[in-house]
Formats: sequence, C-alpha cells, structure tokens
Amino acid sequence: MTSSTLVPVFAALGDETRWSILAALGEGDASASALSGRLPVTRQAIAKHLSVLQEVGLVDSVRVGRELRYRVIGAQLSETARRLDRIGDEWERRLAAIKRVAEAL
Amino acid sequence: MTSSTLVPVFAALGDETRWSILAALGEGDASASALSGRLPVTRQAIAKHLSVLQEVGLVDSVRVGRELRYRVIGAQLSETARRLDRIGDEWERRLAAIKRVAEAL
DNA sequence: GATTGATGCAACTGTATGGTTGCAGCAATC
DNA sequence: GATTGCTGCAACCATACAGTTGCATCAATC
Repeated sequence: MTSSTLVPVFAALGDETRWSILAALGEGDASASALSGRLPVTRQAIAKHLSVLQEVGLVDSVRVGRELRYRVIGAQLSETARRLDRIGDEWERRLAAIKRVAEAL
Repeated sequence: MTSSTLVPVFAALGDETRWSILAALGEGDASASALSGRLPVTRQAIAKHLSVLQEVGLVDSVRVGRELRYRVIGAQLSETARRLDRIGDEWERRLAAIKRVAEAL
C-alpha cells in the first residue's frame, strides 16, 4: 500500500481546489454532493477531483446506502512527506559532497 | 525564506520532466544548455521548467561568465516535507477524534 | 572586429485538464 | 409504484501548459 509513485501524488496536491476538498473532508467524511454544497464548484467537478485524489491514494471511499462517502487518508500525506524528506536529505548530502570537492581544488 | 505557499511547490513537483531536471542537477550544478545535452527536451523547454522551479524556490541560479548555472536547493524540499508532515499529522489527529466521537454514539 | 556559444524573447501547436451542462440510472423513502 | 436525491457518463468549452521553432542579443574568445 501507499506504493503509488510520488510524482502523481504531487500533481494531485498541486491544485487549490483539491486542497479545499481535502480541507472540507478534514471536517468529517462527506459525499461529492455534500461537498458541492460547501464549495463554489459543481458536484461533477468535485467528483473528478475526488477520483484523482483516490487514484493517488490520498482519499478513500465507502458506499453508505445510496451515497459514496469519501474520507482523507492522512497516512498517505505522511508517507509522501517522509519520502520527500529522504530525497531532500539525499540532495543535501550530495551537494555537500560536491561543495567539499570544489573547495578542495 | 522558503515562505512560498505550498501548493505551487507541489504543482512544480508534479511533473516528471522537472524531476529529471532536478535529478540531473543533483549530479552537480549546470546551465540550461548543458542540461539540454543530457535530457530529451529542448533547451527552451528546460529553461521554462527551471524558471518555474526557481519561482517556487526549489532551484537557485548564479551567473558564471556568459552562462547561468542552476543548483538545487535541497533545503526547500526538506521544508516542504516538514510542512506536509505537519498537515498529515493534523489530519490523523482530527480523523482519530471524529472516529472516537462516532464510536461513542 | 569577427566568430562562437550562451541566454532571452516571441509566436505557435497540441494536449491535458478544470470546469460546465444535461441526462440517464438507481436506490431509498413515501 | 411514484417520487426524491444521489451517483455515473458523455459532450463540450476555455484555459493552461509542455514543448517546439526561429530569431535577436550579448559576452567571451580568437
């Protein structure tokens, strides 16, 4: 799980509307229709966003009667943060090494 | 510093080509022209990517003679990771609280 | 000063995508 | 069984954007 490639996750997180959806879901699980009452976009637009969020594992859905209720998966955010942090460290290390070599000349 | 809003940073990180540019820069600082020799895209395309990377503070540039040399700022990645991690924690906490409330019913 | 190799700017193309409207389908309730 | 309200699908529009080509510019070198 959470084995999704990193880049699509970032792409999903690179949209303001998607963040407001995530924020709204942070208040509690909700369906696309419910969300459309709180956000200034159509239910269908929200549904599309939810599907991309779900594809990258940032969101989860459960059928409750005739409605599809979505919920944020906070763990995926944490996982992404961890991976990004490792990459940042890696870069710092490499750049420090390069700097040392450069200064040794 | 590194006070850039989060979303544009994610948008910048949500592109494969940009990651390959970052990866190439990880091998050492380089100019757009130099990078175009190693990547399957035009110098101009790379220049555009570098400008968006620079706008969100992921990359830095120094003029060296007649060339503009770019360098990765690993710290910005780490900072982004930290902020994302905090958000993830926040969500986990809130969701846990909601779950407790729901189970108490 | 001419040449060379780098950047900068502008216009253009194709495609992805955020957003919309409209309608069909389907489950729950009355 | 009719109504109500939510989901799902499809077509469509506008804009953003990754990428290209072409040309101007400008600094370093010969």
